[in-house]
Amino acid sequence: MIETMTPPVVESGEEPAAFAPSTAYQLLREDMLAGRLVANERLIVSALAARYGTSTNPIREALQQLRGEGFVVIEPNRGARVRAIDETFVRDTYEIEVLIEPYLTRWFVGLATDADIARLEAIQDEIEALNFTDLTRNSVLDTRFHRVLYDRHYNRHAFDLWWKHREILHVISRGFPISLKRRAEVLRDHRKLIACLKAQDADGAAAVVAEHVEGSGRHMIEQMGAARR
Amino acid sequence: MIETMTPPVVESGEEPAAFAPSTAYQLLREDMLAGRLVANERLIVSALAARYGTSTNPIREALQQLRGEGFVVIEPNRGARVRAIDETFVRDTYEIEVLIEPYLTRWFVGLATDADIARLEAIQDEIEALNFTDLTRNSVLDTRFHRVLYDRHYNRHAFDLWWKHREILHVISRGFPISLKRRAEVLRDHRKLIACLKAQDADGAAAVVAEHVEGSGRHMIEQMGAARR
DNA sequence: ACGTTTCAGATCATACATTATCTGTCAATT
DNA sequence: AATTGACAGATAATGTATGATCTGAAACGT
Repeated sequence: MIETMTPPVVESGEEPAAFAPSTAYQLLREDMLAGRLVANERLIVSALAARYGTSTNPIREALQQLRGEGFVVIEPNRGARVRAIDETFVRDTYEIEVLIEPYLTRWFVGLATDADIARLEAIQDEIEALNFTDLTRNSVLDTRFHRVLYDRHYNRHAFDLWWKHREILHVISRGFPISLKRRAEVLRDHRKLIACLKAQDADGAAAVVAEHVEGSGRHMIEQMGAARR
Repeated sequence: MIETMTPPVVESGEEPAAFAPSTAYQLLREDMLAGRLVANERLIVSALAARYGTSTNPIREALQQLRGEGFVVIEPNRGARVRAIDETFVRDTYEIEVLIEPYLTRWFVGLATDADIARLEAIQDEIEALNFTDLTRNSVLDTRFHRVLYDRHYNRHAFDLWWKHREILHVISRGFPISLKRRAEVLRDHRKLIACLKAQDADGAAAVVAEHVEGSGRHMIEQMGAARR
C-alpha cells in the first residue's frame, strides 16, 4: 500500500505497454497475476531461483514483500504458497470495496470536467459496442473507466488499496463467465453513474457505485459457488 | 493485511503479555512501533544485523516484508527508511478508518450480548475514573474498548486493516498531548455508542463511530500542525 | 497404530563480487 | 574568495555461492 507496491504505471491513456518486469518481485507478481502461478501452489525458493535465473536471496526477499502485501502466505518452516482465494476472501474484499469506491467517487464528482465526462462516455460507448465479445478487452476498458474516476484522488492510500484489490479480484474473475444479467447491470450502472456526474449528484454517484461494486461481488460469489459443483 | 501481519495476539482480556519477539521481523516492528526507530531513520542492514545479533539475511527479508506492509520505504540502491508519517498520511489513513470502523461497528450491533455491553461499560468506567492521568493506560483501555466491538467481526481482512492503521497511528499519537476538548469528546462518544448499542440502533452506532474517528483524526492533525511551529 | 528413518526444503550464517551512491578533496573557473 | 566540477575512496545495497542446521512430512518397518 501507499507507495510500496508498483504503482499503476499507466498515465492516462494506454495499457501497461508490455513493461518488461526485471526484478524477482515483479516477475513473481506478474506470474501470480497472470495465473501462471496458481492459488495454493507451493512456491519453492530453489525452483523459483532457477526459473528466474537468480540466486535464492532475491526470491526470498520478493516472497517476503509479497507476503507483506498479502499475495503470499508463508508458514514458518513450511514455505510459501500463493494465497488461496476463497469465497470468504472475495466477500470480505468486496465489502471493503463497497466502502472505498463510493468514497473515491464522491471526490471525483466535484472534480470532473466536461472532458472527463466525454472520456467516460467514449469508453462506455466502446464497452457497449464491444458487447462482451472480447472479455480481455472488456476488462481493460472497465479498468480504464474506473481509473478515470479514481486516478486523481488525493488519497493515494485509498487509491492503492483499491488498485491492489482490483488486481487480486481480477485474477479470480478471469476464471468465470459473466452472466447476461450481470452484463446488463454493468452497462446500466455505468450509464447511471455518468448521469449522476453530469448532474453533480455526489450522493447519487456514490450510491450507484456502491450498488455496482456490491453487484459485482455478488455475481462473482455466485459464479464461484456455481463452479464449485 | 489479511493474516500476513502478526495478528493481534490478545484473546479477549489482557494486553500483549510482554510477548518476547524473536524474529528479526518482530524485533524491527517492535522497535518502530515503540519509537526506538524514528520516522525517516535510515535502516542499515549491517547495523541492524549487529543490533539484533543475526546475519544480514533475515534483516533484508524483514525489511522487505515491512515494506510490503507499508512500514518501511525502500529506494532502489539507497536503502530502507522508516516511513515518514506526515499530516497527509494521517489524514488519508483516518479517512479510510472513517469508512471501516462504522462498518465494523454495524455488525457488532446485531451481535452484542448483555455481557458485551457490561464489559464496554466496565472499560468505560475505568477510562473515566482514570481521567487521562495515565496516558499509556488510557491507550490500553481505549484499544480494549474498540476491540470488544471489532474482535469478532467476520471480515478479518477489514479487521486487520483497522488494526494496522491503529498501530501506525498510535505511534504518532504518542508524541502529542490530548486536548481537554478532545478528552470530553472521547468520553461522550463512547457513552453515546453504548447507548446506541443498548437501543440496537445500528445507524446511530455507525454515525457515532464515524464522528468519533473523524474527531480523532481532526484532533491529531491539529496537534501535528501546532507542533510544527 | 507407533516410533524411526529419510529426505526435501526452509532458515540462517558467512563470505565475496559487483554496483550505485555519497563524501571529501582539490584544482579550474568565475 | 566563492562556486563549480572532476575524481578517488568509503559506504552500503544488491546479488551470488556455499555450507550448516533444523523442521515437517512422508515412507518405512515394527
